[in-house]
Amino acid sequence: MKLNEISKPVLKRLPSYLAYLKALPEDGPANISATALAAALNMGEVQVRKDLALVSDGGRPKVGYLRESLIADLEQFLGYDNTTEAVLIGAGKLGQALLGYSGFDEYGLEIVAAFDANEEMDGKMESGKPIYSISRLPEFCKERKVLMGIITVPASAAQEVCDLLIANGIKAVWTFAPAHLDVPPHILVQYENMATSLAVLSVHLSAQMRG
Amino acid sequence: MKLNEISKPVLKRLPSYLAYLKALPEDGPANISATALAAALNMGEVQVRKDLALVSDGGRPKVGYLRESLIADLEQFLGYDNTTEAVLIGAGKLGQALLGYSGFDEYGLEIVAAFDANEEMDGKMESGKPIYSISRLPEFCKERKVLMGIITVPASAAQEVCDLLIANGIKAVWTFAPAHLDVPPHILVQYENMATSLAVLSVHLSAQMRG
DNA sequence: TAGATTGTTAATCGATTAACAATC
DNA sequence: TAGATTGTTAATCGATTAACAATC
Repeated sequence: MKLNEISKPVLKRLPSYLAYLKALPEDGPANISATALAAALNMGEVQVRKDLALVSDGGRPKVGYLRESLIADLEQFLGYDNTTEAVLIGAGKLGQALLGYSGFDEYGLEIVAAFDANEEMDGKMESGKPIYSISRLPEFCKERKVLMGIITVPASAAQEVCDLLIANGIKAVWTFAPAHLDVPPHILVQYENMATSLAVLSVHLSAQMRG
Repeated sequence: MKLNEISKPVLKRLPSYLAYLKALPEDGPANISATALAAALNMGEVQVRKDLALVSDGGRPKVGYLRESLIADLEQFLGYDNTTEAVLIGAGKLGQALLGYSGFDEYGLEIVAAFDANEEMDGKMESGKPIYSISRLPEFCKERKVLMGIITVPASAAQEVCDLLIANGIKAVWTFAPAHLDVPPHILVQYENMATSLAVLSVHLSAQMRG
């Protein structure tokens, strides 16, 4: 596998391969070919084969990949095999939904604490995770060397929160707020952009109404 | 503006222009140039200019666009000016968070009802929206001619729910379940894929640790 | 008029797809 | 061996960027 040479489009396809492989029955065939994977996911088979070649060298002509090894290779490549700790800012409905989502450990993500501007929430627990006042964030992040921040505050507060996170050592930001964030280089912002998805759906529907 | 000729990458950028324009102070300058927009959003100015030209013809040399008209053009293009009704399936934590999110009307989306497999939830209300048993979905969708379905059930149930939606007239599916969905042509599936975002962040962090 | 900004035409870049050689 | 499947090299396609002409 060749590190550093992976493009974003490829990277975004890898999780779907992984999800499909993991959903396969345990007692099914031990091997799976790129061809079969492509067919199942409605993708081009050359594309799948090329993607897999980037993360694994376990492919053998005529037999394909050993399912288990391919899963392991994908998980390792995606960093799902070691846990990343994250803090979440904004313990509103969406924030609480994310706190309560039990599936993140599968992706090597652990939300270790939530922070909120509302002082009254300080000390509360939600889904087993502590909620603190935002004023406690600097101390917490530095002490635990947290690298990822999840932003679930309203758009108007997002930039401010983002600045605070970066000032306290965060290197990667996952934001659910519909707002553009200005960050220094080497800090990655990933937008979970509902507006984007809705735009695609909305335009599709209008096109269908017309045509 | 030229309909039908718009590509997905362009489409996905439009909402961020709109969000930025709407966040601008009401009492600020009435005009804004593609150049200024590009600078604010850290984008190439030719790209922004080209994108805007696709949805509006209000650009004038030396002055740029009239902010209000550009907002209106973007909203119209994205279909945010007329409301799309949607049903939501899976009234768990995430489903309830979406039900309670008040920002969707800004995008022309209205979740009119939620459905859940748990019969005990039938008839309950959440954030002012009714929750029904899934068995009532066919009748509801056909009667109201609902075109969009939002899937917030576990991955294992997603395909089944998707099939049910399509059987009852849904043309666009927005899914939060980490599962690939098989659908007939002309049905659009938009994956709100947390795993995808996490993959990008996770690989960025590992790369940063190494380098 | 001069200069900023527009929209467009041409060049570059990157990703996908097709063709093919290698191999178990 | 024959055939399925792999990985790679070359061709195509589409999107971005650069250069430029138009215009207020």
